[in-house]
Amino acid sequence: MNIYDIAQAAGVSTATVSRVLSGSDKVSPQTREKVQSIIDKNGFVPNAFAQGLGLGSIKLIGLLCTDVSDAFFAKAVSSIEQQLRQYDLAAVLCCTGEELSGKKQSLELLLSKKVDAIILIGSPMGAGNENSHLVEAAKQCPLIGLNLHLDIPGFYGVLSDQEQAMRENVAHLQKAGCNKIAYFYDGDSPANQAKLVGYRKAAKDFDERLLVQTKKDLDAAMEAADSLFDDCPFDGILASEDILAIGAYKAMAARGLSLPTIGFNNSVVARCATPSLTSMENMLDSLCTIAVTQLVDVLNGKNVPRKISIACHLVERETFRLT
Amino acid sequence: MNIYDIAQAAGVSTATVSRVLSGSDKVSPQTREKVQSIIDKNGFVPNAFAQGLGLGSIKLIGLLCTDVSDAFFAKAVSSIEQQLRQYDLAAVLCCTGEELSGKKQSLELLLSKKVDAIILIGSPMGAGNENSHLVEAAKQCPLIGLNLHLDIPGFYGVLSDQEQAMRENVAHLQKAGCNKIAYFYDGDSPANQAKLVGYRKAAKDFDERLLVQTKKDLDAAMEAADSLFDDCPFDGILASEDILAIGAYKAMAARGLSLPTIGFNNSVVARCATPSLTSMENMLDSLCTIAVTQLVDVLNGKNVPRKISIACHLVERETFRLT
DNA sequence: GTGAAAGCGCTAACAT
DNA sequence: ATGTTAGCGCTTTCAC
Repeated sequence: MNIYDIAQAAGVSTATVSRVLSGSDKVSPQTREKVQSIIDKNGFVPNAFAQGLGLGSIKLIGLLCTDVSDAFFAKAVSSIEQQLRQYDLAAVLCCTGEELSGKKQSLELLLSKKVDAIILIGSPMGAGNENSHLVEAAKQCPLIGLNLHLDIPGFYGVLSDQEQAMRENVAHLQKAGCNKIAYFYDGDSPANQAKLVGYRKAAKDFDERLLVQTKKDLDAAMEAADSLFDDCPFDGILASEDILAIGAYKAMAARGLSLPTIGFNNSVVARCATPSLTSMENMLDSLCTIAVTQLVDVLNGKNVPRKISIACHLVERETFRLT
Repeated sequence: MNIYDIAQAAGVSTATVSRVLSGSDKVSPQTREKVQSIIDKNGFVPNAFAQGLGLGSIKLIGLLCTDVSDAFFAKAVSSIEQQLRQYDLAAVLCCTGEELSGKKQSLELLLSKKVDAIILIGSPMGAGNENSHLVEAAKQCPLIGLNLHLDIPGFYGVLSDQEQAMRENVAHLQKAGCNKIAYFYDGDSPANQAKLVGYRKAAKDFDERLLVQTKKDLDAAMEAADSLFDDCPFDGILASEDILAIGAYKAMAARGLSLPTIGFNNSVVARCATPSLTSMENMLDSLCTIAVTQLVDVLNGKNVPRKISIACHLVERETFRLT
């Protein structure tokens, strides 16, 4: 069943069928109705490949993230996919892993499928110095960074202001009397670097041992907190990720301590933890909405800002109260 | 840059370039090398649309789930996507929501993109009686159900045996002396129905009030547990989902009670909870691996079983120990 | 082993 | 308002 069959059955040319399909107004109502009825009756759906071949677009957007099983990225993917649908765009998802080779391979895959644009979800997608593959990709289609910005032509970043957020976290804990605030983080992605800068700027004088890097894993965080405390006791807990904060808190709770603790991302686990975790809301939903809007605007050739930054805010729960 | 350019630069015909591209053995080593070098030098990637037009396939697999921001589905998507990559297949993801209209729309979208097959992730994708859209879809491409099976031609199901798993949960709690086991569940998807059947079969005589349906949400579970306990006190907790078990446990903990509790799915939150939650492992990874294997076999025209079922097993943590 | 050419299904410029 | 037709880029028979 193709456009020729429909044309023949309706006694018109393929051009007319194509016009009906695309909703062109240069078709008489009678003709339109007749053609449409035949299309409907046969359940005809135009072949996307053929359309793509001619138009150079198949209305597919690539989504790249290191790992969708991570709650933060999963929420982002979910939100973005929903937004895209409103513009009649579908999402091709690739989970790249942390390795550069995986990232390159996924990028190739998306490019070979001729996606109309690619959204890089999460700062880890831009980690490392070797970004030449992104420079090349950006020449072929627009790149949108979610919580990531790179200074590359064709790259558009939408981020939450994590440096500022972490400065606030430190200030909050300090106001509560903490002056030895442990900070647990899980990697050196651009976002984590920004958070670290925030900590450093706000904490001013502090023992470097208070900064500890660990795997993004509950047990790892518990162990890290435990050994840190032996080495260099602390009186407050911050983290780049909720799960690290929970781990550290748990380790201290096991020692009978209940330290002021603030997580980051305000993910589901923050509410599940006992006591529930105060956490910095990263405004993921807004980020996603704006990212898709940007994308659509770029695709439509509008002139859009290269970088958009939005503010986070604290969600108070049991592990720390402002007042 | 297309196949003609390459052919011209290499002084051969497009047919030869095509053969090199597809790794045909009917090309002399010298010619192959020459063509390949030009392909590499120019970073030429064949146009997927044109390939698709001719071959009728663009090596795209549709992934359908109600919501990737759900941890269970997110893990599944992540795992499947990774598996698919090994077969050089890409994943188009659509989150449908719970509504039938959303499911139909997403299905249409995938079909219009000419995906080679569709994986329905999670039992909710088959909820409800109206499955005519799936019957139609199955005529166009193979449908694989993950934790879902429907008796439709062209449908292949891969599931964990949740009825049996829930029977075991009940038996465990009974052995620990519980005889009024509350069961919290969050909907009537086929999977939840199977679990409920498992509970009923194993619990035999029990107060119907012990079965309570609630939203898949921590607070909702807490409230549900609280009011149930007032109405009909219980001495053990089971649930269709970890988060419900955690909510119920929390509510009881607030009353100073520490009831034997077993969750379901063995998700991240089970470990984050305090005390950590004993939970039934749903074998998601195996499910995904097998599903993709099935898919590839079907695509290759092999004769595969219509339904595969695998056993779950308990992961013991603090809220309940077997011995 | 290699080339010529038809064909995959659709769109859009051009003609009527 | 409608029809004709030339591509879009690749694969694949069929000759040689």
